[in-house]
Amino acid sequence: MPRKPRQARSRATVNAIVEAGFIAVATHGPTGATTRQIADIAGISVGSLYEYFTNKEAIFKAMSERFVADTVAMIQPLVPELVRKPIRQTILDLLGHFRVFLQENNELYLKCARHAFTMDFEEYLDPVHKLLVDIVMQHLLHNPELTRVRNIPAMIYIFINGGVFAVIRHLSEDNPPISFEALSEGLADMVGHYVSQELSEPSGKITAGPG
Amino acid sequence: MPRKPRQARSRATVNAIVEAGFIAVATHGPTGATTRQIADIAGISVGSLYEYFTNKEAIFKAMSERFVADTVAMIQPLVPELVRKPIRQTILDLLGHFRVFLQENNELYLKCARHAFTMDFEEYLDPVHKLLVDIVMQHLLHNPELTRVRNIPAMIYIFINGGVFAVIRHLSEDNPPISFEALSEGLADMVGHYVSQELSEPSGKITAGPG
DNA sequence: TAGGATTTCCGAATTGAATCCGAACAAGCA
DNA sequence: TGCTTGTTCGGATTCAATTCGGAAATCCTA
Repeated sequence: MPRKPRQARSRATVNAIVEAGFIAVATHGPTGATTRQIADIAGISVGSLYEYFTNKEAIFKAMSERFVADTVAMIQPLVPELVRKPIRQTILDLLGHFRVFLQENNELYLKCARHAFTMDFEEYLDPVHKLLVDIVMQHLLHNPELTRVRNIPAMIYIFINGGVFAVIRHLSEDNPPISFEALSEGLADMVGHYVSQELSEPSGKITAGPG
Repeated sequence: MPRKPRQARSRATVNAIVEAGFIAVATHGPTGATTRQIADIAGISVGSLYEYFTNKEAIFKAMSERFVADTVAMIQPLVPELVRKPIRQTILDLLGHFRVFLQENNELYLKCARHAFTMDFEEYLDPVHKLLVDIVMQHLLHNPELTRVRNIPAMIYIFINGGVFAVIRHLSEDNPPISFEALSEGLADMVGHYVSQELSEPSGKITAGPG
């Protein structure tokens, strides 16, 4: 049974384990990363590792939470500025910052995010989802006419689950078939055009009914 | 060193191993699936498994190739019909068929696709990419005015890497925040609106230049 | 269709990583 | 300082991955 750290010393240990986890996974992938490696990098023994984590997966879980928290913390301060810009620019900025974030520390996070599914990152994406919803909501406040755009929740869903992973995959590719700029402008235009088109359509448009 | 099967018997064995792989991964995930399980499900012994596959990862690789080949084989016959329809409908149809495909056999493929990154499915997506490009090209032949749409390669990239994974994730969720219909219509509208908007813009539009 | 060559299959043995556990060490406190 | 609780350690155990030396099936040819 894993224990809760009480003293500063053990809290530092837990922290070191999570950070060592990122390094080990970035270097050897989630399968290749061994608990011994993680312990070595963290400068502790394997035994200590199991004091705080049930198993290797629990370390991955902590890493996921850390990653998501760091992502949110990275974006949060940008929000006030972002919500004032036109949609297209907001998205370009978001993607640009996300790229830098992923590539920091010799691509530490990027190399881990690549294996996101393995480590169930997705199950912890909720805070990111909430943040995006928040940004959209504030956008709506600044631009009330956008309220006419249909299907905003679906757009957010697609953007998070599709856009973000498209970016992660793109940055992980050795020879991507398109440039990062083409990708991010594609995403920005896709959303931007969607909104423009929605706004240019008669507001009472009815889509296929049930049945 | 893995051997090439020569007789029908061993070809059946290899096939059984790959299919057992899908079942094992669908049931226990790529980490939880053991070679013994796979061998048991395939009705052979562990030893035989290593006659044809260097290691567990090689089995995953074969599974990825099979999955991609099956996906292409599923879509291919639909192409002639798809390329005649309006874009929005083409996408809705594609996604609908893809959904059925993933959910067949008690969601066998869906449960595996969820772990796509772990098993490096992405590295084998090329045939799917080519197929989509083909569909788009044929669309262009039927609707020459679409040639004015910019950034088509980026759209395809986003659609494959974003759209497809958004769908896979959505179908894997217990309580998705939006319905599948909302998701697929969102994707269809996103592409459809993008195209409409592009066509409604003056053709010589210049985006930011280099530097 | 017997006998040897080739291919396929088998499962106990080996290897190495994940995890456990009881002893040793450090910190907090009286 | 003596006692209690928190923390660390690393050898021992367990279990999955992979190997290997034949046994069994199939093929081929006389």
